[in-house]
Amino acid sequence: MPNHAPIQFDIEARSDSTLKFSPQQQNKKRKREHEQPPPRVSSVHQNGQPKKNRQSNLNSSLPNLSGPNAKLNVRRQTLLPIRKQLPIWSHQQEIRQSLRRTDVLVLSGETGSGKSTQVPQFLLTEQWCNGRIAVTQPRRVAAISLARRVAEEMGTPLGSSSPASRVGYSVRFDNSTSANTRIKYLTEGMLLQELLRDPALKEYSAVIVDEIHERSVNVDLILGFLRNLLTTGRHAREGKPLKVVIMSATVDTEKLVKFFDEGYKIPHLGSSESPVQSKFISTVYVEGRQYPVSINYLPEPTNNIIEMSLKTIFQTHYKEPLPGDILIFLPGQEIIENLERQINELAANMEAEVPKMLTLPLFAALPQAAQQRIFQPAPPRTRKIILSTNIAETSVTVPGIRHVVDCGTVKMKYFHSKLGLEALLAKPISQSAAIQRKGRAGREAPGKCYRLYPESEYVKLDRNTRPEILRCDLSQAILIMKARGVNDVLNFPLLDPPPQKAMEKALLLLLQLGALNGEDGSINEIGQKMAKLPLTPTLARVIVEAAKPEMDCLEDVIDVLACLSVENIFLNPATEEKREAAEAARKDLFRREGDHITLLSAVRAYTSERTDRREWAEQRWISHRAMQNVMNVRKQLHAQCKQLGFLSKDASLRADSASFTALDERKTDMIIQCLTRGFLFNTAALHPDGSYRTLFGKQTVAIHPSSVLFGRKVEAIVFSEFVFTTKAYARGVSAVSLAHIDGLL
DNA sequence: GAGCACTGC
Repeated sequence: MPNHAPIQFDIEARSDSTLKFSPQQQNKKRKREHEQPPPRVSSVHQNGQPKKNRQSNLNSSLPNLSGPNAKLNVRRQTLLPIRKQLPIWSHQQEIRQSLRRTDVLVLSGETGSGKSTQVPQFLLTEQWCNGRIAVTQPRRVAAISLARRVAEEMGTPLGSSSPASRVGYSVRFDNSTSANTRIKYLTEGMLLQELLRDPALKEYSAVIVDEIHERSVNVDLILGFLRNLLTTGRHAREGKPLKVVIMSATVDTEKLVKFFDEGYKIPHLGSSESPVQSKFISTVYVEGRQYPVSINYLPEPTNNIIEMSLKTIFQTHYKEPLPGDILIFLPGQEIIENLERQINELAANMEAEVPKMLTLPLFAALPQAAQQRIFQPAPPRTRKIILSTNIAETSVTVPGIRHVVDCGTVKMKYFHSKLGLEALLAKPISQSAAIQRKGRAGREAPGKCYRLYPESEYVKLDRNTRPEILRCDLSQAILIMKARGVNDVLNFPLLDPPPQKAMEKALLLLLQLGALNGEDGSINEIGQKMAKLPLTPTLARVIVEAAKPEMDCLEDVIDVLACLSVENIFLNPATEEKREAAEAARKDLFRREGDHITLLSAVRAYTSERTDRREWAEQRWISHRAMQNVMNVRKQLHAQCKQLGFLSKDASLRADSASFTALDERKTDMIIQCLTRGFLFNTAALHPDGSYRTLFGKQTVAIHPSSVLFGRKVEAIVFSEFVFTTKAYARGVSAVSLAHIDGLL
């Protein structure tokens, strides 16, 4: 293994000063970062041996395996000693006994503790556990891979592959469970869907809510529903016990205990006891398995993140031995591509004896194949430099990382409920995000983290990232509650209740969409149907409108909405030259009616392409992955519209080869009419001065330069997105007549 | 004449 002595590196005479980070003392660090015990480095736990009866208990829960299943059994036996070494294993009795005593357990388990795979298996053999165990995950990949792992550990086939399977998963577009499934990994959204069918979750004996610190809107709603089910809604369970486990890496235990405790104490009598000692909720802490990571701060704040990143990367590369890749967290695609270019220029001039650098960008919009490159080991004498957005913070685990560079910012969507306008802004990260980023360096060996900001800035950061429910449009959350029997949404239990104004704004939108009864705000039949669709209320309302017999355009509307509910299908070429080429290739798809009809013609052209769809997409700078998503959503919406009675039972997805028919004016008119019904608040009229102003609110909006209507003057517009960047822009724009908008009022 | 972090049903 080569060991490189530190070499003074002069970055193109930008500055001859070597970067100086101030190292920090370990004990001080722990206090600042509210990490309780020191990270455990040892991987063997001496006292974690299971007791005899526990072991036999586990065995008796498994089917008698022989013949073709012998292989599964062998695998199970191989995995068992590995499981026993997990930090969580020595807490097995504590966890089991907690749930015999109380219905709720708050379990904080650090990264690598094994909680996501082991806890469900511990509960399976408890006496109260006759039904299934649900384990929720924020992401699809996590749900699927955890199910696969646990099936192996239990020596059972996975999901729907065999009726003997006892472990399965359920995510959108992919349900793999059998009648005998006992442990079911599912996304948070899927559990909410199940609540629609079965509000008391009667098939489950336990619900384990994992990764709760990510605080998606969905997980916040699930916590509220579970609290109600354990307390005021208990009778609906018909005597069946329900156990709830809340799990997370960095969890605010006290806040969660208080949240559930309040549910049990309604009417609240004012408790004098500390909420952490609730008689209704138990808590368990499990240490993780993480190597120590040292933290280095800049002595002064910087206003040049790119230059600081370059210096840190090259200094680390010259100083630190291989192996040990570098992961840099940056806010967005643009800065990633910029920094990538500069690293490559500098790396080309490195001395021959210095190891090579391999720069790899990583962000969600990157094609799948390019994303996969980060998992390949670096060639000999080469260090991987991964430039990533916060996708690497939670969603993707990059192997081989020993050095993390954290620029300290992230782009986040903010919703201004007063204007109904959203903005994507680069903001400082929270302390918990900084800790999470740092932890990425300590997965395989002790690591180092370089924060490109001073410690004085770190201590000023918010402790936790603001939960999504405080930052987003609440109309979908409220529709989810109402459709599951919660009429008094202002009193629904939420960990962080949004301001009442934001709730009222969302209720108003739902009323305007016609989803609620005007007198008492209860959900009506239209609202119930909207809630069944995997779309925002606005988009769902467009479907309902298109389902009216006189409209006769539902299938076309489905194609448009499928595009609006996935990422942008049109890619942005990086250079002017390529942009012109892309525009020329797409010209036959553009429609003067606007962006929505343009999307429809793109879907039609794509589905009628019979030879090579990928090539068709690439030639036009259209994202093939996005189009595949469009096809999935389209299929799902089609099936759901049949279930809702919007399409006849025998309607089939339009025959792909015959689908490219001319769009006549009457048809496009109908489609835009349906869109306008859903997006009534997103309409603007042309003023004599040439600007557009919204009909409700009189907000000035400009047509976004990416729109096919950019630079055109039409009487009025309807738009599906309203964003604030350099100014207020309407994106996804169609031309509409004022007379038509008046007709809807 | 702009520029899009990340999930999920």
